[in-house]
Amino acid sequence: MLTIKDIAQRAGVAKSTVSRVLNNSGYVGEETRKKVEKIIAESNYLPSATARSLSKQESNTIGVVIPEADNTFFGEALRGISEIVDKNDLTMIFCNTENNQHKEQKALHMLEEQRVRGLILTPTADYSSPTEAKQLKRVLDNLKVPVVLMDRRVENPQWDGIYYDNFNGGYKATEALIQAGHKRIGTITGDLRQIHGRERFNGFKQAIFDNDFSLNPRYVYKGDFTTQTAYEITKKMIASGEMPEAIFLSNNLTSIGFVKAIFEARMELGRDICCVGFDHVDTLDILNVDFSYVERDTINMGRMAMQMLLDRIEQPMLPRREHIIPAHLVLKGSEKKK
Amino acid sequence: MLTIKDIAQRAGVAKSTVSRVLNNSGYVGEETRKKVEKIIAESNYLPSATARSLSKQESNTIGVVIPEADNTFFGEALRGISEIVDKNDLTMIFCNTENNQHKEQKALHMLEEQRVRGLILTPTADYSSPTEAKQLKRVLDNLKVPVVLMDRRVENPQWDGIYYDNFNGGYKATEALIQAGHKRIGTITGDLRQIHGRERFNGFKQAIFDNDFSLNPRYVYKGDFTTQTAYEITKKMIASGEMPEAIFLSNNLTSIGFVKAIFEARMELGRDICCVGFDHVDTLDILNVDFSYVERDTINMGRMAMQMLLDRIEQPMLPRREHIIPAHLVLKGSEKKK
DNA sequence: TTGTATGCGTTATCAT
DNA sequence: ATGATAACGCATACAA
Repeated sequence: MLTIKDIAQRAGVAKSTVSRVLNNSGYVGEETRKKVEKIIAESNYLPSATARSLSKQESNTIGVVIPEADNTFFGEALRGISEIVDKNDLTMIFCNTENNQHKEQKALHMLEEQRVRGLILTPTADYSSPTEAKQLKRVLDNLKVPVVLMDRRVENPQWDGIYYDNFNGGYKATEALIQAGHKRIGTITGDLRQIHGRERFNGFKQAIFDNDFSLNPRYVYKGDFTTQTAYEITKKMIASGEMPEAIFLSNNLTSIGFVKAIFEARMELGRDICCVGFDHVDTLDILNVDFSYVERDTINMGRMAMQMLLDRIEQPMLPRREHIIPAHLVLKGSEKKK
Repeated sequence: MLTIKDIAQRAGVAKSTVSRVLNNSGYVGEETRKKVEKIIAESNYLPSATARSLSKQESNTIGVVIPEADNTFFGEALRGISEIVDKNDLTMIFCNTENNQHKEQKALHMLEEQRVRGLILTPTADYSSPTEAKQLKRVLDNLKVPVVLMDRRVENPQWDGIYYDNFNGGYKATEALIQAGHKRIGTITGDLRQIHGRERFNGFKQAIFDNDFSLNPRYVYKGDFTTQTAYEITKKMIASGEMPEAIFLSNNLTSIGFVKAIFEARMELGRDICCVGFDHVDTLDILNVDFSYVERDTINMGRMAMQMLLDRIEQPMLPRREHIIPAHLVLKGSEKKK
């Protein structure tokens, strides 16, 4: 592999001159510049980022730690992050934790070894309790680089963060059902141990209360964000003969399980039961099901997360910021009786 | 940030001793080892990967260049790669090219600057022509690190690669339709400028010929791997009143567009028309549509790609290898008349 | 068993 | 305007 020394020799100048050419720093005569540039181009020389980082005592690398690389939601976030990373000529080290705390710890250590400039993190789902949040804090504090939390908030975060407004998402979805004239309104919740599960459920409850409805516990079905559970819950719901008029579904997988059971029972959305979901389900487009949902622009969330990180890197003294992306309702018709 | 020097001072030993402790290399007395380890743990010291790489003249970093981070297919591949990367304590630099050749070039340069140990690459879709393949070759050759091509083969590749057996996928899918007793068999092709589009189509044709059928050009619909195009093609097909009995769909998006149009026309799979697709479409599970398809285990493809890269890194003289993952047919019923 | 010295490929400071 | 040299944090060959 070629080094700056080789280039210097071939050009008949000193290493420092080559360095000045490479970085457009300091004075360098027009003649020599041309000569050096020519040699560099001819020999396909590319300076070592490693040596550069060591010398400059700072890297152009940022870390991204995500729990589910194969989930479209995070895939889109990744795409958004990547856009901004490229635009700023940075390098991204990627880690997939598979929602495993141990893997997350390992990733964080590795990123510290790599001396990353900053870090975007969506913590493992298991940090919802205060004790676990403390554990995360210990690790992140030791690693003294800017951090932006993405999508999953922990209790009392000390870091910048970007989140969706889960509470208002649940609220607005429920409100839409109420405004459509329904009285007996239910929900299949997400995993309530997770903070966004709780927040969406709280939004649901608040909308119920604010409209002087009372919460009917019979219509609160405890789900866990998975298709399978939602499917089984819905089947039981149907079998029991005691269904709500309308229902709020806590995430895309829940929607899928729910709709599957509804269709199997030969029921129809907007006739036999109404609903609003959380997140778009493109699958339902195939069926031309007019499915109402809370929309999230995830690519943009990724972009914003990365931009926040850049801001923080450039201005370390900035006050802590949390960006809450407003919930946006897309009503297609499934929320009301035809 | 702490350095090895700080640790050495605190422990009252030389830097080299600390280094030996860190790397379990050379002799070091039991006493001193304990002492040094204690200091290291107490002070949360983590050695700089940058300095280490520079000194050892080799990095533990590999590059992954992918065209569509927000496509589940690549998300799963990423997950598989990541698994093996973690298991071997490597670091992964990730780049998303968005199928843009220019971005790909930039990514490759960056990875060379980073002195990555090896590289997994799914080239941009535009490299199907020989001239463009040459262009890629120039760049990759200059960058003298092991390369594994993933999923997309280029003409006359000089590198290791892992691909699905697109030809046999198309062949087997078509054969299944023939064996189900169909005569008038068609296909919505993928983008035929892309190699996997051509391969799947070639498999289709070969199956037709091998069974003494003749190819009816009327039933060959030129698609482009997108939902929208497949949807429009299918609508026209239906409107024309001249439909094949059975059809091979070249990828998951094509399947979605096709099914959407079929459903809109109130037609039923396995009654009004039969089909076999390429790749699973989970959406169809909702509808309990018994959809037959060519299955691909993408997570595993990622794992294997990374393993191939490791093998190549460890044994640079290994003969060039191409791993072709066999096509696996999953027949659920949509291929034959009920 | 431990310490000293050199080098890895850059940047940056200081002479010239 | 250019060159010599030290420094970055670590590994390693060699000396002790």
